[in-house]
Amino acid sequence: MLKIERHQFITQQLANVGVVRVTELAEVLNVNPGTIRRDLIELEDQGIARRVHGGAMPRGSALRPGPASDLAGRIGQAAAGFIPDRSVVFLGPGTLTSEVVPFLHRHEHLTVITNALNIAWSTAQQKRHTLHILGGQVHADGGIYGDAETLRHVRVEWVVLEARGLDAARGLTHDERDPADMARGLFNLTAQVMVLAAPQALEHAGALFIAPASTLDILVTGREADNPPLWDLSELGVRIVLA
Amino acid sequence: MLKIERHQFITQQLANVGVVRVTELAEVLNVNPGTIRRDLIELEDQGIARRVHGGAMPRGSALRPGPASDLAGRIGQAAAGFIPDRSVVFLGPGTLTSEVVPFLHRHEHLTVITNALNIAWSTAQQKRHTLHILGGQVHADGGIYGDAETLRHVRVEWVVLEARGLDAARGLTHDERDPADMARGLFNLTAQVMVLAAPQALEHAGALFIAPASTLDILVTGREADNPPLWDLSELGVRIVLA
DNA sequence: CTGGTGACGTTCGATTTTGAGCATATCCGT
DNA sequence: ACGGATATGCTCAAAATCGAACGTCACCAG
Repeated sequence: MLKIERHQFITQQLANVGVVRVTELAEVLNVNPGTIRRDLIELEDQGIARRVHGGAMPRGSALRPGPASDLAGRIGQAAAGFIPDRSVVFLGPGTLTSEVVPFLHRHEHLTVITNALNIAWSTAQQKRHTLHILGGQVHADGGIYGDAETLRHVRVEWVVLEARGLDAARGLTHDERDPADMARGLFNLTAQVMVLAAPQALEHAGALFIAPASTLDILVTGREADNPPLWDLSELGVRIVLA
Repeated sequence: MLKIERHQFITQQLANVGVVRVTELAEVLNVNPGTIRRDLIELEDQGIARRVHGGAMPRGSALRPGPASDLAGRIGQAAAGFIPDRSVVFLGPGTLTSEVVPFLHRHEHLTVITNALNIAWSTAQQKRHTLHILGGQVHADGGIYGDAETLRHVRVEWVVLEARGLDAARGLTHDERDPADMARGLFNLTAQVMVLAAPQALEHAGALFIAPASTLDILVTGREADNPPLWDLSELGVRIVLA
């Protein structure tokens, strides 16, 4: 019984039955329960399964198109891979940054700082990491914008932001004032900056300048965005990651 | 039967039927009643269910009158009745203060300020009021505790807090440091103070002093708590509301 | 008001599951 | 065949889950 076969079988069971048990799988597939556990860990890392005590469930079952076409999930997973255990990370607002949180589930002892209400909520649900939240007014998109002073006491190792507009010439830009101000303040922290960008963000330039592209350390985007604008960014020293 | 399966079943029952009973669930799911109780405790922590004697009800069922045993809902509803339209209100952390939120759904143009993550989340879901959140570290109970400075710019008309300990002689008290400090700071704002108290809070005195009982404007508690300690509070000028 | 019935919280122990480490087995390119 | 990498099985301590027992408390009928 090849590992791939087991993975296919388990994936199918998850899709059809909705829940799998370690003991049952071990018996049906005739392998050691430890092997099934290792399988489930891999499937969880692939975003297919969600492990629970005694077995596993499908992840986001019918909510998402599927792992292969789930751009946001892929970007989130890739971004989470750069976050070391026991580090301090800032997560800004955005749909892509929100997708990072589920993949922080196996990290050890992170300290998460955020100014996004939904990210704070989902991180708190995990009950796994230390969580800080910045104060201010909660905007309709869940972003929290308040006193810029609060950033002065913050020391993080990674800043993860979502790009609205990004190109080599005009740098990182945004269309709205509060997020732009907040992002600008974050660049003053001596931290590594990782930017998550949907492909269309690479073809857009916002009205408000945040930082030159050369100050980014890592750019994570989808593999469908492999085109000339990206190569220019790469020449500026930005590490490009195609998820 | 995996725990997650039971939780799904119970959640579904709550959504469809509206009420679940411990004995019935134990029989249907074929597990010990103690197991069901533990499940309901978890679901209550997740904000899905509200435990009542004999079973549980769905959370946030504001419009329904609810059974007489729904102490938390009654207190929350009574408290919401004192909040005027177009006012600025601060909600502190706690299970009772959380119950106020569903009953703010019909108020007009409130500005809600909170240092509780779950309250911020449920208020944001309503997309109805202006919402501010205080920054700081998020504790396990959802309370956010940070720099006391942040309160200096805050001007509210009503402060709604939950009592851990309260009696006429020893005043409002708490057992933990951060919530006590926060509450003390809130009393410095020139606002009306409303305290929500479970009956057992009136028979408990915490180690940390917050404020004398005479500084409270309104005390909301359950009608099952109509006894001498309450009368003493009334003589200090506190308006007693039995929900 | 009062007693009885059932539910509750707590505690304990038994059982199951888990994670980690280690030894063995299998696969694969040379 | 050989050597390295990967996969698998196994053991064991720790953690999670579950059931049962017991004293206390809430609810309800009279």
